[in-house]
Amino acid sequence: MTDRKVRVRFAPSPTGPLHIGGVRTALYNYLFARKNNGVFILRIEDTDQTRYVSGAEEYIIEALEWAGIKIDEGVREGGPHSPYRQSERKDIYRHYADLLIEKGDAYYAFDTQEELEILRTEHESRGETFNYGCITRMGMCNSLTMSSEEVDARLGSGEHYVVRYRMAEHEDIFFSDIIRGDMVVNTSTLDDKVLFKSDGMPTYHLANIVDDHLMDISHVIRGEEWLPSLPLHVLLYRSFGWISPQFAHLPLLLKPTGKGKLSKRDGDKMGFPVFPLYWPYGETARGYREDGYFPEAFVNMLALLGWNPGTEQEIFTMDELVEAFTIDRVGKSGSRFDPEKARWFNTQYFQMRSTEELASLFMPLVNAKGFLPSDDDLIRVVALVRERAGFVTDLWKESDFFFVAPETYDQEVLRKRWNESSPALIRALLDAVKSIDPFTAENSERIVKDWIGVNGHNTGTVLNLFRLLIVGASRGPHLFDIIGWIGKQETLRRLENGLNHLAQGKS
RNA sequence: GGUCCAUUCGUCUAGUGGUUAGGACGUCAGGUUUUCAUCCUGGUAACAGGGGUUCGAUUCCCCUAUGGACUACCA
Repeated sequence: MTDRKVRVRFAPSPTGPLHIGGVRTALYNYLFARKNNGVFILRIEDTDQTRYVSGAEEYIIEALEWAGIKIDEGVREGGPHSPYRQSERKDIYRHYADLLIEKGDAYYAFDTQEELEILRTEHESRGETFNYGCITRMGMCNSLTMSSEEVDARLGSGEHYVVRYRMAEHEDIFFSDIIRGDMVVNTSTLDDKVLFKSDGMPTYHLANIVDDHLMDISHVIRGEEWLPSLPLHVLLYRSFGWISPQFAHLPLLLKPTGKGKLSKRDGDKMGFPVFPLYWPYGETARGYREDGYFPEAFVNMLALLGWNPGTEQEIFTMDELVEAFTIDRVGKSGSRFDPEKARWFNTQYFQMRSTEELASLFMPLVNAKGFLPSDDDLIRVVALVRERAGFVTDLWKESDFFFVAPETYDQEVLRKRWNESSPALIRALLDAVKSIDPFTAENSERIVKDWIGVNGHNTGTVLNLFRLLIVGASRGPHLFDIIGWIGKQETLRRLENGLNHLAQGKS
């Protein structure tokens, strides 16, 4: 590694919502930049006009912002290399394509897409693959096979053309990747990739190399799907006479079960989000943010998927990730995404939050249910149930009985605890409860337990039935904390309702 | 099909030419909680297979298998 200033970029294509693999790529770039006092750039690669999806760019920016990934230079932030949207840099690429043509490393090709399609299907029917490259290029319609007059005439007439890279013929290309080490590929297996399209836009390969060079990118950290085109990119740097950045190809994220890489549809099929945020357009998809994940947990989970610090630490703040992150500790093989572990990460962060904060996050959900507790009252509820939840969105199902009296009663508990003598027991309990004053959790516990002792009742029977009538099931925090919160009146009301309901049901 | 990449418990992974192959998630069992959950303790479970190299390979090399990516005027 040289002492070159670290500058990295995340360069998504705005063709839809970013999925978590993309967020992880952005995260690793960001961590690497921060760790090395470098710069993190967001560049929008919108050279494919046909796949452009409006809203996608905004989504990408919002997703990174939510995750806490801060952009130093980009479409909104600006920077010394503006613009950062490739469609606005269109004029730049033309010049570099021309440069390559002058050098003889690229050429014009006039073959139409239809002609190429026919060739490809022909070859396929013979079980072969058509390769526009050193073996076939002299049989095609391009500036290598026609006179310069004819080329000029075609160009002058406005005929559509593309610019192709003229791949070296039989040469071993040596290159290396920070994660995978040294590799070698022979150019005879490579083809003459299109660099410049007939619509006047560059392809990824050209635009990417030109921009990375112009923007002085020091390290290219991207998904493994780009590994096969790395030799081309290395060659392109060589043709231009530029110093190439260092490369790191990240392993892919795989489906939780079955085969293949994680795809945008897996979330819906398997019941977990594959997107950071909700995507409202077209085929809607849910996001981690809307599912109630804390961004810190989301980032922590993603960071550990394919990277590890070499220690047993698993919970990291962003600052700690920055401190610990090195590319050489990124793994080589693909990681299966595990929704269970993602939930576990969120639970860790949930449990670290203060009760006050959890209550304030929970308040809107309670209000939406039609209840308007005071801040203090809700804090008391959250304090009692927080340890059994991992998400703010779990809190309601753990605490609904504070707000809503039961309408049904758990059959299993009934079967076990309810018998002929139960109605009389509950009536007696009602009287005991009526006498409680003040009606605090501590005082009611003391009085009820005294009453049980004095009357020789079975503690388990009384308390379980009591809970059943208050909660409706065998769940929830300490019973006396619950009745202390709902108050004497509500407690008596639930006991009476339950008694009426069950006494009738039994008779 | 071709090219390239990968392969340690079910999953994420640590690790080493000689280790009881470690941790986490999940799971199972016990304890705590007169409920449920939490929590605590413990258990289960892995070096893909075959050849080498070596006194010794999970570790180094080769082959096979399996998985993955790429193979567009998409990125």
